[in-house]
Parts: sequence; C-alpha cells; structure tokens
Amino acid sequence: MADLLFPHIDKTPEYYEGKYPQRQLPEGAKVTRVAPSPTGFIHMGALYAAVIPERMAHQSGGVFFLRIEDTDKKREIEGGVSEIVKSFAHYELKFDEGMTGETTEKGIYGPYKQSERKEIYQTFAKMLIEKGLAYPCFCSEEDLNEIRAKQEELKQNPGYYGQYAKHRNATFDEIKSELDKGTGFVLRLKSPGKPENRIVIDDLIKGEVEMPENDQDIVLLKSDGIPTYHFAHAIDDHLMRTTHVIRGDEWLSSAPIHVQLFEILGWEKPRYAHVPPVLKMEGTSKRKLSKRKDPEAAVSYYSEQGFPVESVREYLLNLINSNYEEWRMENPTDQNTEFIVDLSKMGTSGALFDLVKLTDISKDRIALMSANKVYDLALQWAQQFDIELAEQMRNNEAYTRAILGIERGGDKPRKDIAKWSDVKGYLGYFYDNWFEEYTKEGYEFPENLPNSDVLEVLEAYKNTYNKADDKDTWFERAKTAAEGLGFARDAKTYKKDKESFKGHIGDFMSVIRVAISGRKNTPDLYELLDIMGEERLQARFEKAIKSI
RNA sequence: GGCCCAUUGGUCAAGUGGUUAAGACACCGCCCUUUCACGGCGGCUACAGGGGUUCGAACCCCCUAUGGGUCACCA
Repeated sequence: MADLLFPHIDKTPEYYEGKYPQRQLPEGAKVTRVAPSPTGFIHMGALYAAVIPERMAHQSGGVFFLRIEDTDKKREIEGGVSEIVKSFAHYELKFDEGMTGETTEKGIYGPYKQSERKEIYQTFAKMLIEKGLAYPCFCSEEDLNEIRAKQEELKQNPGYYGQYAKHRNATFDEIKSELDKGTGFVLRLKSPGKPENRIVIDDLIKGEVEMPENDQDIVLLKSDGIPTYHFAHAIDDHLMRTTHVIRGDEWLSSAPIHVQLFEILGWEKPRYAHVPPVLKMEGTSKRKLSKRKDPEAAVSYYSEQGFPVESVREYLLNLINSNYEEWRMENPTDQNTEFIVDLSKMGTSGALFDLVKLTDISKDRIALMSANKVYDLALQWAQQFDIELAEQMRNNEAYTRAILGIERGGDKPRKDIAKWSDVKGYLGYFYDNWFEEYTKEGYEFPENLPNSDVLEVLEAYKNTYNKADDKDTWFERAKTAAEGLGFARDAKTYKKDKESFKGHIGDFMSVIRVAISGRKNTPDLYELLDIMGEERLQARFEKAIKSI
C-alpha cells in the first residue's frame, strides 16, 4: 500500500539518518532553532522568542539555525524569507546554519526550507504506512464538517479519532478503489493514544505539565503532499539534530502530538521550552502582541525610531530574565552576550511590552557610549531616516562630534537621547541654519526681566566671555559680571533679600543661554560656549541684541 | 464547552512555610545646581477572592473569579 501511495519515493529513512549524522558537539551544547513562516514582517514577540534559543545555543557552545516553515503556501508573502533574514541579522542574531536569503542557505543539515524537503517527509510517511502507523483518509471537507456537527450535538470532543476515524481501518481494496477513482487524500496518523492516559511534558520554562495523551488521527501530510507543522517538526528537528525546541507557548497544547510522533518514530525526544508571549495593553486588558493588529510591534518600527540594536536586545534580555538588570548594574560595560540566560528563571506568564522601560534602558546604554560611537550610529540612522540631519552632521562633522561629547564620559553622563530620532531635537540649534529657523519668531527671555536688563546682560557678557578661561574662571567671571549689573552671585543670596537684586546668577545665565541657543534648557553652558566658538557666539549675541 | 497555562504595587518583577514582602521603571516631593539632564534622599502603591492543611502561608491543597492559549488539510 505504501508503494501505491508514494510510488516515486525511492529513498529510505536509513538514507537520511546517514545523510544527517549526529552532531559532534561538546557535552551540554544545545542545538536550537527558530522556525518562522514567511508570512510578513518580524515583530517584537518573534524577536523576543528568537533571542532565547539563540542564547541557549551560543552560551552552551552549540548550534543555532534558521529554518523556514513555508508549508502553507496560501499565507506566504513575497520576499518573506529575506525579510526574516534581514530583521534577525539587524538584531545581531547570528545563525550558524539555515537560510541566508530568499533561496540561499548554509549548513549540511538542509534544505532548511520545508518546501524543499517534500521527499524527506514522504519517505518517513511511507515508512509509517508500511508499519501500519499511518493511513490515507479520503474525507472531504463536508465529511469532516458532518463529523464535527455530530460531535457537537453529542457534546463530544471534536476531531478525527476513534470511532469517528472513518478511514482508519479501510482495507487495501477500499483504498485502492478510492485511489483509482482519483479521490484526493490526506495522510493521517493512526494514533495509538488514549485520552484517559496522562502524559507529562517536562517543560524547561513551565515545569511539569500533565496532559491527556493524544488520540487524534492528525493529518501528517496534506492533500498536496506537504506536511503539517506537527509532522514537519518531528522530522526536521530529528534530522537536524535539534536538542532543544524553544517556541511560543501556543504550541504547548499540541505538545502531546509531538511527543507521540517522536515515540512512534522511535526517536529521542528533544527537550521543550514554551515561551510565554509578549503582551500589549489594550484598554484595560492585556493581549498577545499581534502581527496583524499591531503594526507598531514590527521590529522595523524600532529601527525607524532609531532605538539602538543594543538597547532593544537589552530590553528583551531584561524581559527574559529579570535578574539581567542586576547583572547589568554589576557589569555596566560588558557585552550583553556575556549574561547567561537561564530558562528556569523566566516568567511563565507573559510580559507587557513597555516602551517607557525600553526608553529608560536605551538612555542608559547611549549615555555610556563614546561621542564617536553616538555620532556614527546616529549618522547611520539619519542616512536612512532623516537625510537633512545626516547632511547637517556630515557637513559639520568635528563640530557635531564635539557637541555629542558634552558632559559625556564622566560619572554622571547626560541621558537626553533614548533613540536616534531624539538627536535632532537635542542638538539642532547648534547648526546655524536651523538656529535661524528656530529663532525666527524671536526669543523667550526670562519673563521676570525687563528688556532693558536683558539688553544690558547681553552687551556686558559679549565682551566678558573669554574662550581661554577654564570652567571655574569662566564661572567666576560670569558671576562678577552679573554682580556688576545688580544680580546676586548665587540663588541663596537672592532668596534672602530679593528686593536688593534684579535676579540671581541663574537669571543672568538664562539670558545668555536663550540668546545663543534659542532655548531655556541646554547642556552645560561652559562647554556649549566653548564648542560654538567665538565667531559664532558673537554673531548670535549680535542677533539677539538686534531682536530686542 | 473540553484540555492546558497563568494571577505579588500603574509596569517588569524578587520571593519556593517564619521577610519590616527586595529591586528597577513610572509618578510625586525634597536636596544638589548656571537651566536641563544626571545624581542623592524620601514617598506612593501589591500577594485576585474564598475555604482548608499548619503553631505559622504570597509560597502546599481545593473551589471560585479573571486573563491567556489551544481544540484546522495555519503555523
């Protein structure tokens, strides 16, 4: 009968067992994979779920590979594989084997695209038929609907099993006659399971989960000869010698099927780890991040916003193991790959994706980067997403690098930038042409000072500033100048006796700050003045004076 | 509905029979201060509910509630 169903299959399971030998890896090395369908962009949830197996493999000296599960041609999109490869590469997930492009791959356990593995699946399917563990089912969709309707009526479990498995015990002649008629068929598993038997899945994340044994005669091969997920999973992960199947927890409930498949095939089972989904807040309740409903969950969104890859990885690691944060505090400058991910420390219930936390983590990361690194990464981003900024940065390279170095590198670095799209707002006023634009409507000098005082301050300071001063000298000089115009040297003095002063040093500085930057808040004024250079300062002072 | 999983502050979460129930983010206040940012200090707010077991329960058991997943020739 096997030959009748699959006459073209001439290889044997042994052939493939030989072709894909056991991997020679050190003790404890894990072989893991990520196996997405090419159905669209990669979203945060998928990235999250991919980081885990990647870490498990690489931190154990094992192998991590990318397999494409394209057995559903209806849902596939064009360029889907490239999109996946590109997204994972961008987030520094390094695959040792698997797809490297739409049609290219590396590794000796391939093909890594399921649609290319039809013969392999059918070889094993043929064997199962020979052993009486699988059989063709000729039911039409209508037949199946009928069965389900009946089951619903009787309040029984829906599905194709036991007494409802119409073709389970068909004779050779019955099958042959259907085949001769040209009736299409799917290949079903002849499940030996009984639901009253309980099995235990020892899940690396969820712990021991007890479930009823599978008794469904699930579809192994669809009518087009392509396998379902279940069958492909068993065949592929066995032949590719996967040791740890780490996947979304939506698979947990079909794990009994998978366990059964491995048992029937006589293979050693992989360890399983079912990772909880990343959630999103919707109204007052949480729900799983959805590719279809949440376009903002696409990883490309975070690239466009300019969150550094490092920050996103950092945040994800933080969700994976909450002790990551502790580790990071102790090892602020280590690569995040130094952290050891521990599956048993993972939360079992699914975490909300928190943009605020990502932002905070990202600020910390960027604060620790050198000015040059910030420049390079920001420019790289700008070239793709903000051409104007990129030009500005390139045209004023040394200047920009200096600006980015303000208050950087010390014990208390600034944290103004969480993502590259913040850069423009942070330093835009340094560039003269943008400064012109920003101050078109005039300046916002401190409200408590009359224009005459503002003018006085500007006139006085224009000639006071000396680029050669070190910071203390500079500040002293400013204080003295302020005092000369009737300002208090410090805020405390002013508070004690407000009547005697026009304001305090803060007000004085504020005037200067607004005049040269067009805004009330800036990084340290001393550094700012220093970087801008005397020529630019004089020009800006003149401009401000004229505006009053 | 069946089967599974989950439920500690607004969020991420430590915690596995005896804790003043950590920490981080957010928020609020104060301090530092040339503004901002940083930093420091302090505050806010939590064991879903009910029964057991126990000298003692966030931790163990049962029930309920809520949320999630899954029950396809989709993955």
